[in-house]
Amino acid sequence: MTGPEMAEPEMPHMAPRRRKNQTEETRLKLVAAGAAVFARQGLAGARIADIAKEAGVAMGTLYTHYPDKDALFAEVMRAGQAMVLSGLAASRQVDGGREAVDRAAMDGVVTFAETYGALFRLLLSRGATDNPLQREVVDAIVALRVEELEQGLKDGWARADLDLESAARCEVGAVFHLLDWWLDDPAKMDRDMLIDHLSAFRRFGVEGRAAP
Amino acid sequence: MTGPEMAEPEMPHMAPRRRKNQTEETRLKLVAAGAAVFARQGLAGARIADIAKEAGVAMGTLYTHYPDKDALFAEVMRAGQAMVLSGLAASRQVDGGREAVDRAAMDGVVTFAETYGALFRLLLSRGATDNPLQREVVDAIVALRVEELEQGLKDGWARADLDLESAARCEVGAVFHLLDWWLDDPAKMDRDMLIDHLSAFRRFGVEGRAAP
Amino acid sequence: MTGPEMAEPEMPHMAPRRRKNQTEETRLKLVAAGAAVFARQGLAGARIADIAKEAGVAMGTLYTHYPDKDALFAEVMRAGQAMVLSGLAASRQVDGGREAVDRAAMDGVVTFAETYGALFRLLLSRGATDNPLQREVVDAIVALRVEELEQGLKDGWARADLDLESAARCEVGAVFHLLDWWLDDPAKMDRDMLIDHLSAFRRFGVEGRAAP
Amino acid sequence: MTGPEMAEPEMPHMAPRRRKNQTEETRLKLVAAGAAVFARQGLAGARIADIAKEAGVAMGTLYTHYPDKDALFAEVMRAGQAMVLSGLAASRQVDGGREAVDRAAMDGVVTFAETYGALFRLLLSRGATDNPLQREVVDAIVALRVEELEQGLKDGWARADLDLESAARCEVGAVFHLLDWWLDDPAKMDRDMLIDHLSAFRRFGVEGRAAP
DNA sequence: TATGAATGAGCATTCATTCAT
DNA sequence: CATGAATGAATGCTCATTCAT
Repeated sequence: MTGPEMAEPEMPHMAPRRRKNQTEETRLKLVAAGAAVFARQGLAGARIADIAKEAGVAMGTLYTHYPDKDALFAEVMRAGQAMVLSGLAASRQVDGGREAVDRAAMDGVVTFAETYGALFRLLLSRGATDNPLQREVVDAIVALRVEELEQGLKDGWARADLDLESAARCEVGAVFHLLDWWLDDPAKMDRDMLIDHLSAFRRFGVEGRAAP
Repeated sequence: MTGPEMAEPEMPHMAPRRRKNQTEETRLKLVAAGAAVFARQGLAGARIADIAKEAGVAMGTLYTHYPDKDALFAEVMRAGQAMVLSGLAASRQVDGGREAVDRAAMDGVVTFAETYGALFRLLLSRGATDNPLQREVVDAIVALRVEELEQGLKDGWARADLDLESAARCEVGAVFHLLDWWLDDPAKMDRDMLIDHLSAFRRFGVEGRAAP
Repeated sequence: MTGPEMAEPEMPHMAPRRRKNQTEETRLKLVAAGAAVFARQGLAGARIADIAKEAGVAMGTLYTHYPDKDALFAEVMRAGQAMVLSGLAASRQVDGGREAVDRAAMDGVVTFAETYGALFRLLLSRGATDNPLQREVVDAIVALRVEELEQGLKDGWARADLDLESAARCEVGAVFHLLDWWLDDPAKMDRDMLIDHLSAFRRFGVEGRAAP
Repeated sequence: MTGPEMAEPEMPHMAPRRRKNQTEETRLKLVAAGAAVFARQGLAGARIADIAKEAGVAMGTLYTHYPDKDALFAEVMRAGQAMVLSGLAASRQVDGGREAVDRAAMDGVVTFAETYGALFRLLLSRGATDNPLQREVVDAIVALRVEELEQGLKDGWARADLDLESAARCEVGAVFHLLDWWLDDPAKMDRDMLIDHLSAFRRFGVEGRAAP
């Protein structure tokens, strides 16, 4: 009863590999692998064999968890959207003035892009081959920013002539495009400087302008 | 004007009148169809059969003009890039102050997007699944804008603290993203208002700011 | 009755009461499920997953009882053949004249078809995709009938010009086909009338015919 | 104008292999191969690779003519049904009394079975794995025979107590089953004798019986 | 024994490319 | 040049079987 075999379940850091946990682990591996491969090759270009190999499982395993390629893609998008949105939501809780909050948001976005580069591109790319799921993610982020700008109008820091949706879309496009470029070779610009540029461009685009 | 290449249409015996023009016409149809289908489905997702059907020719015809799918894609991108860049170059020749020139540029971009919606998205999308050819187009446009901003630094209308490449990329991203959204349903915003927003966002992002 | 195989259920220490019965129960469920699914989809078309679900057990369970799909199929056929043949043998024991015995045989066949519709079709179908095991069942039934017809020749009720095997095969085909059709919708004909038709057709096909 | 290359289209026995004819030829090869393989393995058991190899074409060719395996199966059944029914219809035109007509019908069925053994089994098998298309064929044949029996009632050669549909189904079942068995090894019975048995069994089953 | 996730060979289907007409 | 049926390698997906729990 007090043998070592009882100790294991008590160790929280040891991941007592129960049936359910293993299943969940496999799903996670598949989603991670899917994010990587879909980001690299797109939905049409991604090969199931590549995803399975990347996940370290057999091809058939994918189909124990998702009915088809599209379903895995949807799951990847869903999971990515949740991560991005919760990250943005968290940045709002930062202490400090508006500027600090804004910088925290940019910092969070950059961190996300650094951590999940491929997923970041997958989630936020628009244009060719776009997919309803990609629209949804961008729309959600835009909606979040529109809310902030509405507050900016009330608080007086946003330019009164702003069309909120247009402004939010421009911001999102600008931030994504710069990050997309930066991700090609992060050495080309210091991380802090990147955040500075993003914040500056964002601020100048929407904030009120003192009369000359 | 009287060179040998003019002789052919004159030949009465078989009436292959304008063999060359017919060929050119077929190529144009293929490029247009390719732009539409590549824009809709991406390079990997586009089907030769769809392109041929869209062009109104047989599948085999594509191969009498291009060696393979990638070659047609390259041709589509090359043609699109040429159109975009020449359009931007033309807008620089507009008479009037900097503001008029800027507005003309935006007008030209909007016109291009309206005319070649699918091609526009294909050319300017970046992110997931993008292709070296897509990067090249964006890079060329960015380079053009960097030149203008350099002039702006000399002329004093550009903010001195600007990182030119970053600023240009943010601009391009903002403009593309807003247009991409607008193209989904152009009825959602008046064309002139769209150009106003684009111009304003662009100006505020890079122009000098009076001290408060 | 008091042999060692009775001892097991008496063991109190772990209460594996009726281990053997549980096992047998699982096998029965598998055979019943197999009959249903094989009859519906054929050997090639039947899915192990479907059989397991129909039996209410996990897929792996099937493999603790049978080495593979073919073995379960064989078991289904073997069990079905035993049931059919013992039923026919029993009908011979019925009291009464030849007509009563024949009617009892038809009644038994109809009862079997009603009770095990799917299994009935599985056992007696021939033609496309049939399997040596299916031939075997039909052959066994035919052999039984040939014996009866031989007796009929001796007793004088069978037509002398009959080729026994041909006649038996015709009978089996006729009975199976009519029942197969009836099983689609038993409401289309009264059960007794069905037996009347079967018996009449059988009798007229083989019995002696008075000279006109 | 009068060169040998003009002669070819004139030769009706030479099958001037025009584009359309080749296409039709390929379809015929596919249907024939499909009949053989489906008959051997069933719908579920048939492998596209086997059908293609049997037809002498590449696997992809099948899909230029039929959307999928089921469609080819349907075409095979449709073509087979047409052949069987037209054969039966033709046998009705035979000169001579009812007996001659009946014998001609049986002869036609045996010929069909000999010629298209596999297709015959595919078309007429019922029971396990049956398919709506198989039902349809059998139903059509039964309907044809019911018509004849109705005539028999009017003309007085059919027993008045007959249930026409039941009788027709019994006949069809008997004939098919005997032929199915005979096809396993046609050497086991002389062809004429087979037709005799079939005709006799058929006649005794339905014809009026003189009072003893 | 029972379970059901994992496996991977096997199969149906797709689609870029070829080529006889 | 244009055509579109034919090709067959590549790919998505299935499913009988295994095995760790």
